[in-house]
Amino acid sequence: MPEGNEIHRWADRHNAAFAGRTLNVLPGPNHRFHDAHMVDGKKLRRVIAVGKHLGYEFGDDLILHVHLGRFGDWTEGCGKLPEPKGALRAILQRAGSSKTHRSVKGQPHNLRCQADDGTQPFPAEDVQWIELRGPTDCSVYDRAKWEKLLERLGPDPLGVEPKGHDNPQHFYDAVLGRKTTIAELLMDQTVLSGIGNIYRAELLFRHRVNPFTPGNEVDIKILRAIWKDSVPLLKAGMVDRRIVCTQRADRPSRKEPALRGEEHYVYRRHGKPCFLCGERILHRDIAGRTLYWCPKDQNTTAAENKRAYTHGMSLRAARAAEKQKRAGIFT
DNA sequence: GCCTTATGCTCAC
DNA sequence: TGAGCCTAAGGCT
Repeated sequence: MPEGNEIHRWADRHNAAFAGRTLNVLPGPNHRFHDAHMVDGKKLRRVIAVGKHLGYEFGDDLILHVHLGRFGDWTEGCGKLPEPKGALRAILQRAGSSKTHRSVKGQPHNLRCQADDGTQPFPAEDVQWIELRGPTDCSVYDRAKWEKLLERLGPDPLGVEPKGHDNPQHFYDAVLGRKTTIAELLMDQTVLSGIGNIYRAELLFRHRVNPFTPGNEVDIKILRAIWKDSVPLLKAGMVDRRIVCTQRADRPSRKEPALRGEEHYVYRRHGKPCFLCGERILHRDIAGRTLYWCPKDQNTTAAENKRAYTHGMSLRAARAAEKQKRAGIFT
């Protein structure tokens, strides 16, 4: 369930573990990874990350595209391969490593690359296999298809590869030229890539932006500030496998690292008081995703706040109520 | 054990 | 705009 920060972290680790090595690429038992044979036994040149997309380059026209979607995740290890399960989709393994694998004493074979306390259980260079579960896509692209995908993606705050994705100008132009709300534009991967629902909500709060502002009414200075802020924010990425967006001085505990419940200013904090002004955080569904905001700090209007779900209401109840309300308008 | 939710995205209508 | 796809964790009964 990653945003761009984690995708780039996986790319770094998988490069360290596998770039320049010959890999065995195995489909899972559910046989849904139809392209495995195309890259099995080939040497991996490098791993590329752009936005939320990963490309494992085995050749000019052999790029294994992986998109984790909302549920996908990697597990990695240096010991025995995990037991096959129905959900398993793909395994990339150093060729011959099944004969030479070593188990890590005292650690489960499927230990994640980063333990809950933030420590690295073993260096990326020692990783011998990675296992992919539940991705939206895991298929081999040729060069043309890969390039077409990259062309479609907006600039990436962590982007260096390929050329152009580190230039924010397209982000500014795309926002300023549209009437769509800034909240929706930040989630649009053709406008800006790598940003998901957490960073969307948190960036808007950090810059005190009304999420319902049409793109063409947003100050260019705000856009520049959001871009500038997003780079270190995504680089800081995850602490203990949590995305942390609050500054220490703003947290009730003033503690570092952030305590549970203090990682975000607004994301999933609906009904709770804003850390800065004490006003209750609001939420509502925007284009199928839940948006969170502080009505006071982000200066939303009474009409906009009125459309928020009732405090404490479950998402299901809120969506049902909204649907019923909409239906009522037309009857 | 069941229900709900979640850091995405595509496609059909 | 809504349905559909995919997995796992946490809260509830």
